[in-house]
Amino acid sequence: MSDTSEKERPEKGQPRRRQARGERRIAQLLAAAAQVFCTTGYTAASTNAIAREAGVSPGTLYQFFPNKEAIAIELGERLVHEMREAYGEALAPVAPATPLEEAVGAAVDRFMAFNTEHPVFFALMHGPDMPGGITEAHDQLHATLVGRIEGLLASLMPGASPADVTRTAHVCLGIYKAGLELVLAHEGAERAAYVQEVKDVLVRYLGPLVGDRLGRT
Amino acid sequence: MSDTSEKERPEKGQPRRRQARGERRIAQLLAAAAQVFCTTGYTAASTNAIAREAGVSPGTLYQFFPNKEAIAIELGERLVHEMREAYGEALAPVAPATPLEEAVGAAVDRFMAFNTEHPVFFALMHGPDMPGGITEAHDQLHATLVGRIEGLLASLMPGASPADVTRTAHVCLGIYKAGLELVLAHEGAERAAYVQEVKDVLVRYLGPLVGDRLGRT
DNA sequence: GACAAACGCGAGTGGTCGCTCGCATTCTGG
DNA sequence: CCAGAATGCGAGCGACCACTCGCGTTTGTC
Repeated sequence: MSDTSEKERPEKGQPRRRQARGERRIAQLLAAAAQVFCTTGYTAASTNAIAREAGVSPGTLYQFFPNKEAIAIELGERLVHEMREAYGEALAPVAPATPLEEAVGAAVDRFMAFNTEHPVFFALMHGPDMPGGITEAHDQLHATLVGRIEGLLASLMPGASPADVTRTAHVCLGIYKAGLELVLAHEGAERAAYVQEVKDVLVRYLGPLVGDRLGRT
Repeated sequence: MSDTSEKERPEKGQPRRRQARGERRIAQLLAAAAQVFCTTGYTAASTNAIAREAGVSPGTLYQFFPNKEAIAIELGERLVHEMREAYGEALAPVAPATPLEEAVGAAVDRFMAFNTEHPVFFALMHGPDMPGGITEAHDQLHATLVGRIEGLLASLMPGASPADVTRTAHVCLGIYKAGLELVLAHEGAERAAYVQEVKDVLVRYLGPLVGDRLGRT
């Protein structure tokens, strides 16, 4: 019943005990993969290129990842884990008296900060060339985000049908993703201006829907 | 000096006289390529798969196209040609007294009709996995569209700086592309509802910018 | 009908890529 | 210090893919 004491995974056939060196190599390889995925996309990225970027041999790469897809999966999982922390704070606490502009502005700022800090995320989610496993994970995350937005909108749009709320949530996310693409394509002041545009689009889109509740006076 | 009489292209080394059969095969191959590109994307699409879809041999395909990229290029050029006709009418004539809602609604309807009729277009423009030549053509078209929208906005936003107009045009196009993705992902009534949402987003976004000029009373 | 050119085929070629294998090196527990 | 495991290597294997080549068939022209 009780294991020895160290980290063990009785569920998997091979627990694959790692040394500290191994964990370092994994982080190194994931960073290299992020770099390569960002510049060339997933399909065009070769495992040999990732290994070269990390400064190791192809064989070493396959010591830690069973195949190319697993690299992207693991990278995605770590990003989602990081994101859940940032987004839990970004979307969950919708104070009842918060003006719409503030709520949208804060959420957009948090999302934009995360995405500009981890451009791989956009590359992985946006590519239409992902194999099954990644698309699956992406859809799951997408559904989670839409659910969160639905939760916020439901309290703002009391008279709307569930289908309307869902549709509105999808539109909001679509607007954000389109804005993100524009934001990532610019730098400095221009980038900040585009961030403001995204906020404006969302506020003006949602303003009439939420009625007088949280809209502008 | 004088050529025989038939159609000849002195500019190119090989005029490559075509028979009617050849033109038919080209159309057939482009249709097959559109189908395959739509389902698998450009990079994942194999030339052998395109030839199989068209019911011909790989050798026959290469009788009419020098390489895989040329297929996408030619397909893109024909689509752009078709689009220019539809879009010339969709964007050019901005009647001075047209309400904003009508102008946006008409433009969105035309664009959506074209894109739902030719889903390949979205697949080719949206993929981040295209080789140089296609990206180049895409950027050119993108710039053309932005220029058109800028022209429309310039007359609606007299007080705005050129940079503001350009940014607004990019945002409009981004909104449209995001909406297109949502529209293509749904069918029937849901699709129509999303089309309406796109119009609403654009009208509410542009409304405050154009002032009292063409906005709602 | 005869000649040439366009068309059509499909096995084959060179190259790339994901991934493996055998072996050397480094770490860890006893 | 010494088995044994984890780590590291890089040449190489099999598969796939864009593309070619030689040869047979159809079509247009005189």
